[in-house]
Amino acid sequence: MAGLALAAIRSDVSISVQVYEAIRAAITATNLYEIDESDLRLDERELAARLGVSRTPIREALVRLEHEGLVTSVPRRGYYIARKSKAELIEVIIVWAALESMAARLVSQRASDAAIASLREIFATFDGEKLAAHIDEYSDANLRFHARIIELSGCDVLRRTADGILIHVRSIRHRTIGEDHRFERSIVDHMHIIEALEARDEELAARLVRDHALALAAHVDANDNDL
Amino acid sequence: MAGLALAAIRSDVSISVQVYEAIRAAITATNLYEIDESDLRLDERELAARLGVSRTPIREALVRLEHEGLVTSVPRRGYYIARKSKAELIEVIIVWAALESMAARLVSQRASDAAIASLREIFATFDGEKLAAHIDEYSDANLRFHARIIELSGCDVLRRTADGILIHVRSIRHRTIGEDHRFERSIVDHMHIIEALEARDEELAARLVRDHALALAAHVDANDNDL
DNA sequence: GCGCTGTATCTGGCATACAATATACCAGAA
DNA sequence: TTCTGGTATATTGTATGCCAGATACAGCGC
Repeated sequence: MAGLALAAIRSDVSISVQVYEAIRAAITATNLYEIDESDLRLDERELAARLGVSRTPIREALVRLEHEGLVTSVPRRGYYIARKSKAELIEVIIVWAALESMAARLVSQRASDAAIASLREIFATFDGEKLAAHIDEYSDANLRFHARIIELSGCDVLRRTADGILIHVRSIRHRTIGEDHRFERSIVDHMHIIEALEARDEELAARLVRDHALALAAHVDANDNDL
Repeated sequence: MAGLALAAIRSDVSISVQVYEAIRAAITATNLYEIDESDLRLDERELAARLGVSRTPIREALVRLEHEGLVTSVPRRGYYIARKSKAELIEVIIVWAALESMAARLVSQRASDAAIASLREIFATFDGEKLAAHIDEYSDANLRFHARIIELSGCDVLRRTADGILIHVRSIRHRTIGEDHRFERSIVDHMHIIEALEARDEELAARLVRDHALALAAHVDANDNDL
C-alpha cells in the first residue's frame, strides 16, 4: 500500500476554477492594446462551446475575473476584457508601490540572510554585455524579483492583495522595459534595493522600492500616450 | 420631453448583486466571534428560500464574497463565513497600513486645503469630556477618518483595494477601541496626522499613519488572545 | 465492545430550460 | 432618401433538474 506512489486526487480544481484559470491565462497572454475592439467581447456561449462546458461555470469564472478587474460586465450586455486607461495604470503602479514598499520593510525585519541572498540569484545569469539581447528574459526576471520581495515578506494577505494587481503591472513592464535605457537603470535600482535589505536598513529599502515603482509610473505618464 | 424629470432606470441591480449586498450586510452586522460554530455555515438552499430567489444568484454572490475573503468554500462541502485568525487580522492591518500610508502621501501632495480641513470636522462633535461615554460613535468617526484619507487620495484603485480589506479592519477596531485608553491615544494620533497633512509634510504624514495602524496591530498581537 | 463497510440522504456543482432585455433588420411614412 | 417604429433574433439573467461526492448511521464481522 505504502509502496504505491499515489498522488492525491485533486478535487479542488472544479470546472469553474479551471475555466477561471484558462480565461485568466488567455487574457494575460494577449496584448490588449493591439487587438481589435470586437475581440474584447467575451461571449458566454462561445466560451462554453470552446471549453466544452456549460455556461454556469463560465459565469462563475467571469464573476471572479470581474472582481479582480480583468473584465467588466455591462448589465444585460455581457462581459468585456477590461482595457485600463493610462490613469488607471498609474494608479495600479501606485498601489503596487505601497504594497511592495511595506513588503520591503517586512523583509528587512524578518527574512533570513539566505532568503535575501536568493534575490541576487534571480539576476545571476545576466551580465551587462548581453542584457540588451535578452530583454524578454530580463523582463521576466524583473517581475520575479518584485514578486519575490512580496513573497519573502511572509505576509499572506499582502501577497494575495498584490497578486490581484500584479497581473496589471505585468503588462506594463513588458511594454516599457525595452524603452530607452530603462533596463540599465532598472538593474542598478535592484542592486541598491538588495543591498539595503542586506543591511537591514528598513527605511532605505522601503524608500528605494517605492521610488523604483513610482519611477515606472512617471515613465508611463510621460511616454505612453497611446493608452 | 425635456421638461420631464425622469430618473434613469437602474438596471444594474440584478438579483445576484442584491443577494451579494444582503449577505455582505448580514455578515458585517454579525459579531463573528460570539456566534455558534454551526451558524458559520451558509446553506445555498436555505439562503435561496429565505431571500426568495433561486440558487443561481446565491452562488454568484458567494463567489464574489469568497474572492473578498468574507467566506470560504470547501469543495463539495459548502460555503462558510470566514473567521480570521489573529495572525490574519494582523496581516490585514499591515496591508491597511501600507495602503493608508501611501494615501497620506497622495493627500499631502494633491488634496486641497479644504479637503484636508474636512478631516477635522469628523471629530468636531467630540470633546475630551464626553469621549468615553460615546465610544460607539467615536469608533464610527474613527473608521470614517481613515476611510476619508483613502478617499481624499483620489486614487480609485487604491480605494477599491482598501475597500476589500476595510471590512476586516472594521470588526477589529470596534472591538479594540474600548480597551484600556486606546481612544485617547487614538485622537491624539489623528490630530498629529491632520497637522502633518496640513503642513504638506509627506514623509511625516506617511510615517504617522503607518505607525498608527501598526500600533493597532501590536495591540491586537498583545491582547486579543482569544482569536 | 470496537471497527469496518455498505447504504441512505443531503448538498454542492454543473447542465439545461425558460424569461427578459438588447440589438439588428426591415417596412412604411414624411 | 431618411427617420421612426415594429418585429425577429441573439444574448444575458434566473430557475430548475440531475448527478456526483460527502456525511451519518446502521449492520456486520472480529
